[in-house]
Amino acid sequence: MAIERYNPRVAEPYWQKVWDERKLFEADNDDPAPKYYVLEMFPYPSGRIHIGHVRNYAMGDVIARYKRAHGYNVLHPMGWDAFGMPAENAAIANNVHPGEWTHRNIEMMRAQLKTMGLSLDWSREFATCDVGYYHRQQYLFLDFLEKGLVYRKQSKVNWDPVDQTVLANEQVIDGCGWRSGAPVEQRELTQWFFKITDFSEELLDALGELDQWPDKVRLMQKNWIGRSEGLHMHWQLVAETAPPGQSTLEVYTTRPDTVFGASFMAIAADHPLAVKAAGSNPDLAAFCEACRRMGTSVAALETAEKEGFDTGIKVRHPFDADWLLPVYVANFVLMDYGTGAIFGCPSGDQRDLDFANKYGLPVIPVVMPEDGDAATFQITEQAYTDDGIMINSRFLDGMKPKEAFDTVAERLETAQLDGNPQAKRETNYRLRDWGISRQRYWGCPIPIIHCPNCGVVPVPKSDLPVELPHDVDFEKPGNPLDRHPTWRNVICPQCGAEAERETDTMDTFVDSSWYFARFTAPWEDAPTDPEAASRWLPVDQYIGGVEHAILHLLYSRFFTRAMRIAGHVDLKEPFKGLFTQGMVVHETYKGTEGWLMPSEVRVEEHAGKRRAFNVESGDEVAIGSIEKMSKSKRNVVDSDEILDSCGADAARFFMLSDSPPERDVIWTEAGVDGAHRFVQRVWRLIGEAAPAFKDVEARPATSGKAEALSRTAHKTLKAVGEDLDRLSFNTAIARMHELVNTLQSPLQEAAAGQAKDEAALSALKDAVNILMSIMAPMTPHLIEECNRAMGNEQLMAETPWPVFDQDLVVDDSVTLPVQINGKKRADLTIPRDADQVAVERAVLELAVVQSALAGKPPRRVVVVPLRIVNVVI
RNA sequence: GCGGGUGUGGUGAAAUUGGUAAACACUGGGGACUUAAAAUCCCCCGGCUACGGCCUUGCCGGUUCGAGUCCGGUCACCCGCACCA
Repeated sequence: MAIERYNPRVAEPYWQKVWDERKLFEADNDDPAPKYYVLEMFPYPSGRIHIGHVRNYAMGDVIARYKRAHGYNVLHPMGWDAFGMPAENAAIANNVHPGEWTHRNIEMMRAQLKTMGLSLDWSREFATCDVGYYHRQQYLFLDFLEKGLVYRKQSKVNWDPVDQTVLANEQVIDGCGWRSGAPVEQRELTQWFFKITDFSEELLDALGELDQWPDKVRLMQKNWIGRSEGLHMHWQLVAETAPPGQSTLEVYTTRPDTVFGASFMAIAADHPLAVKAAGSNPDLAAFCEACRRMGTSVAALETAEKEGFDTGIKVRHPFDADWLLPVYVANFVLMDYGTGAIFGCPSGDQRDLDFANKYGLPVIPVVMPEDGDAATFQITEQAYTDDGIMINSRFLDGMKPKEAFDTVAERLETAQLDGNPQAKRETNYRLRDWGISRQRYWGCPIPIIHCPNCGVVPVPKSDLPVELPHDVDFEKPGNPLDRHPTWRNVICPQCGAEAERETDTMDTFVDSSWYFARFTAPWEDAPTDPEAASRWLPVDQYIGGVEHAILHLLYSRFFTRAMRIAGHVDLKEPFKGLFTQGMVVHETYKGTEGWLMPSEVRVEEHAGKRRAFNVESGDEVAIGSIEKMSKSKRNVVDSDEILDSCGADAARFFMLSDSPPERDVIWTEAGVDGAHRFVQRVWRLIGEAAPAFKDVEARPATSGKAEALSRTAHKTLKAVGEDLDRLSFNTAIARMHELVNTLQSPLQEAAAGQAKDEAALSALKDAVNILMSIMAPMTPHLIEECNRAMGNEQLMAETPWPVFDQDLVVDDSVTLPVQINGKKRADLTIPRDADQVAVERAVLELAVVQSALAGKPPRRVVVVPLRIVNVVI
């Protein structure tokens, strides 16, 4: 009997409404069931949901539905990372208020997300630009300030000339702004900072416990935090050569073992000693100025020659008062790492060697390979940086560098210079404090007042929120808050004097550093309900792009620790499991007029050759490389188009099939069509056979056919469970295809009324129910429809995950491949419980084995139980 | 430069601890049904073959009864960091 095609346009909205009305996906904070928090990184409301979002949210939804079917109390919320620059750019371009633009986009994207049928708890939705949210963020800022985790200082900052704002170090990629792509400039500004460096060691150490994070991400964070063990040394300045009042030069080094290879000192252009020396030396002053101007762009760094300027100042070697070394100002020494000064050991560092060769400084080899000859070992063009043995280093000679390191450290720690130890061991980190001030309007205002009498005054909590004014203009570049006529004028809460508000807003990465905690009780007056937060957190499975490996994921780890100190949560690590999914990529098409969108192109394939044509003009267009979807290459696929033609289930199914989730997936029309056909096929098979199951009751699988069906179904059930547990969606889908292939002809027979075997029919019904259960997380609408056709009362979304039957997943007999000298020659089917001796005997009786042996005994027979047999001749 | 990853059919890929390489799917080809098309269903699809087999997981070598998987070397591509002392 033919049935109507499955129509997602009717079925999908219908089931979404049913789920919605029953509030199935709203999490209850008081539910005693074990909790499971699954979260996808919340989207920036840029305007449209694209197919990359579909993949991201489909994965999270499968996990959420799968865990819900296992009886977990699942929290799966959604919100909007809604502050940020694009809203201001849109405001400038279209003369629309950033808030209005943002809210319009949210409306649109929420509607799109809802058509995907995601099992989200919409009752907890918020946007970070809601006053209700940033109010509590200001509250957190004040708490952090009180706990000494926020401070203000003047510093050199990364200035993005296009976005006209400051960027954190993490937001400078290859010397350019992460959003604008413009080369970053250096400026001196007074900025607010979060003291993330207080946690350097802890953030690094705790990475070891994040065993459900990708190694790659942990490694990236480790490198970013950049711990190094070294020695902080004081070198004595030769008094006659030094500026007045300066007696020592402090240096940080990770290679104190090479101290006898030192041939010069180098200091940053901003180093106090350089500044002093430049005061009486115009040429030096000019050199320092040139260093500062050089900038930090990649191009500048790569082409810039290592240059130095001899200050004329000399230092004494710590182990030889008669050994004097020159002090240079060098353009490659950074003021903000270590002490802004180094000692140069040319033989052990390529950069120092290049510098020494350029300025004719001595090169003394101090480490040589263990099989080297100290008398002849020389360094000329290539520094030696490997492990080895110390030479030319007096009391260190013959030691390994590690031992020499400790020896030098011990000697200098006990030696005195001007009454202080001459050196101390020090651990340094590359991580800098997080500068959060942004000179933008569309962000969370920093709740601070600048009073002429009292200085920096925090806004009292009772005066929060500091709301953004609505009446702003974007006519001129820069921060509209800065030139607002009234907003910034305020009375000092301490002395009542006329004062001014801080007009900087917070970096939007602050917004996303605690939203996951707010979701646990978004109605609370305080930033969190600490009890609820501690119950739900950590997020059990967090899903998002690897591009946040450092920025967002490091900030959130810091924030959670800071919130703990302020009493808002009781844990340190926010994300227990992290999964970084791959991107959705697509071919690019370029016609004579420029890039074309996939929807504007028709691709034809003949005899293995693919050609693309402009749909409108019919002209052939060039097929370009497969790339990340971007507006510039126009290779974006909008979710609406796909959802409209194939439905949410097919789109979700395709996004999860084929490619493993951590890898990039190529979006193809053919791929979605395939998924769509599969959806239709499942509907047709189940829908047409359903009436045949009407009065079929559960009964034992007495026939061979029944048992075979049950075995296949239960094996699949087990395998899919294991696949989903490790987020291997693509292999889970392969198992589903296999099961459908197996069930196809029995279902067709049942539909045709030809199935006479009652036991087999019962087993088939059971198999269909299993199939529906395992497919439900991926294609929930389709399965609800099938489930109804099967006459099941309970919604599939409320049906528990079936338990596989242990007896059905283990066969009584096994088929082993039989190898002769490692090449497969036969199969042997034997009882599962046959012992090794029996297996060996059966193998040796096989005709192929007999003829290969030709009467001689085998050299060896390797029997791997339940796997393989190898006969070695 | 430093650190990490990946390389398997025409394509996406599978092979969870060393144990039948290519499951599952896409594309393509052939057939059935149809007046025809769509849809659907069936078959074929790594290479060579004297039809016995032989070769095949970037390349070269090693360990092993047995290597896509482990080890050494090498090439290519991708990602992250990068004047960090």
